[in-house]
Amino acid sequence: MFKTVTAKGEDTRDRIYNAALTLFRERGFDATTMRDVAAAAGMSLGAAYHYFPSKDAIVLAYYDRVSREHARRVAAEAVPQKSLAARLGVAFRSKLEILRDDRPLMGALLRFAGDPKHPLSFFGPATRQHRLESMAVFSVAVGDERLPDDLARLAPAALWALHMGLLLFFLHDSSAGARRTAALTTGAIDLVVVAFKLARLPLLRSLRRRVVTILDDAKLLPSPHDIELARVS
Amino acid sequence: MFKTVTAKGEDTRDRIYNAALTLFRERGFDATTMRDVAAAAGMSLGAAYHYFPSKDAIVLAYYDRVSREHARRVAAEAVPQKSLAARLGVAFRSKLEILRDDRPLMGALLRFAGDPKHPLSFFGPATRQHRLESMAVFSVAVGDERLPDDLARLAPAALWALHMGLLLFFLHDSSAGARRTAALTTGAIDLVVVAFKLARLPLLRSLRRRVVTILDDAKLLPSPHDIELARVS
DNA sequence: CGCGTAATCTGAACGTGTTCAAAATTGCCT
DNA sequence: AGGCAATTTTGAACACGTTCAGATTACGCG
Repeated sequence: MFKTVTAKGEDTRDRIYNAALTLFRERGFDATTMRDVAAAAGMSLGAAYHYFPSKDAIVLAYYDRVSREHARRVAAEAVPQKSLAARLGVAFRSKLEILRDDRPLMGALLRFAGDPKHPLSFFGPATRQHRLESMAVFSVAVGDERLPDDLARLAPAALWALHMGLLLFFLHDSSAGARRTAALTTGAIDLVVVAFKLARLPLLRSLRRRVVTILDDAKLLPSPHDIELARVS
Repeated sequence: MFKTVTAKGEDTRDRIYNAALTLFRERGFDATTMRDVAAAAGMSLGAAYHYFPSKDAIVLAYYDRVSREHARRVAAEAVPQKSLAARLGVAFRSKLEILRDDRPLMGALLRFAGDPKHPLSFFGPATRQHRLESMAVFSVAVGDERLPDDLARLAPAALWALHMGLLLFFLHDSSAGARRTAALTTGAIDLVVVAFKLARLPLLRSLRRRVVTILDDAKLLPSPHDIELARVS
């Protein structure tokens, strides 16, 4: 993504990243200055900026790793599960586990959510690929459930949105061990399974189609092709 | 809220607020410095900080006015409407109209959404009263629809959440005249009306109860008492 | 009117994220 | 090995949000 070409450069980049993550976890994101990071990585301030264009870009690099780890765990642990509930359980819970000790860091990323132009906005065009990849992960978790076309179309985006909501809740969850997030997750999975069952009823076909049409017009639904592409890369 | 006691102080506070809002709209929030604001208000930098503890606090003051205006319009225009759809239409659309030209400003407020401790976080404890008041507005919009208890309990929080989602979409909507937001809003209202109808079915009573229990355990639902209190103030 | 207290206002200073011109280093080609 | 270009690294500088000690002004009271 950035101009680290040599092996040495790659190594330096890692040193900065690791120093930064350690400090972020120890003191928090805001209390850690780029000068601290550079010093901990044993280099000057300017050098750090050669590898990361901004302080936030380090958090983005972190989130990239989180996403890859999430995809890996879902592929390894969710796919073998027989029931939809179990697969969704892995999909949601593994993400929470990965992020368990880094909630404040995630919160820092949310800063740009309100600025469509910002390259780090969770919802902006610049992060479209990230979103598609995340949706593709949930599509994997849905697996080969027999679903009506429209519902299959809806599922990845809906589960992605639900997972964003759960993350937001997790960020603000002050209960011991994030007990409340765990409970909410379990409840949400149950409801999703029920909702999928209900939505399958032919009686609700026209409603399903309306939902899909509305979300499609809003460009909130990726095409199956987009999801397919995001699955490999 | 802050220590403006004299009439003169109140006046100065307004001058700062107006200068700030004008500049925010002209140049954007980030491109406007507090030095600009102070200069435009005809005073020193430090004086501005006497009235607003931070740059963001000015945006919060703006959002306070937005909320009051929203409550006013819903009381005046939604309450007389005969149908639920019409009342919800006023509730959603008036908010969007009020914010029409200030989307970037709203985006700036979203910055703190990820930090539970921040006094300006949309979801933190510090803004609980704001949330309750906003939910109370939606409760007014629901009006005296005959709803099962659990559904009535759910409605304000659910509509508030939906409205937050619509705002987020609005922020990122680049279509001409925010056409897509308007369409999504119409679609969402239709779906809410249908959902309310369906949810009323006795067949779905146990599902309703499960939803309420889950959200209650997560402390996501305000008590009717909370809503009642927030309605007056 | 004069005094004292509280409110208002000033301007310099601090720490921060970020930029940049230039220096040092590295790796490659002959 | 030598030189050259790209990469890496430096450190100073900038602009910004915020803080604060103190100056100035307004206000109520004897």
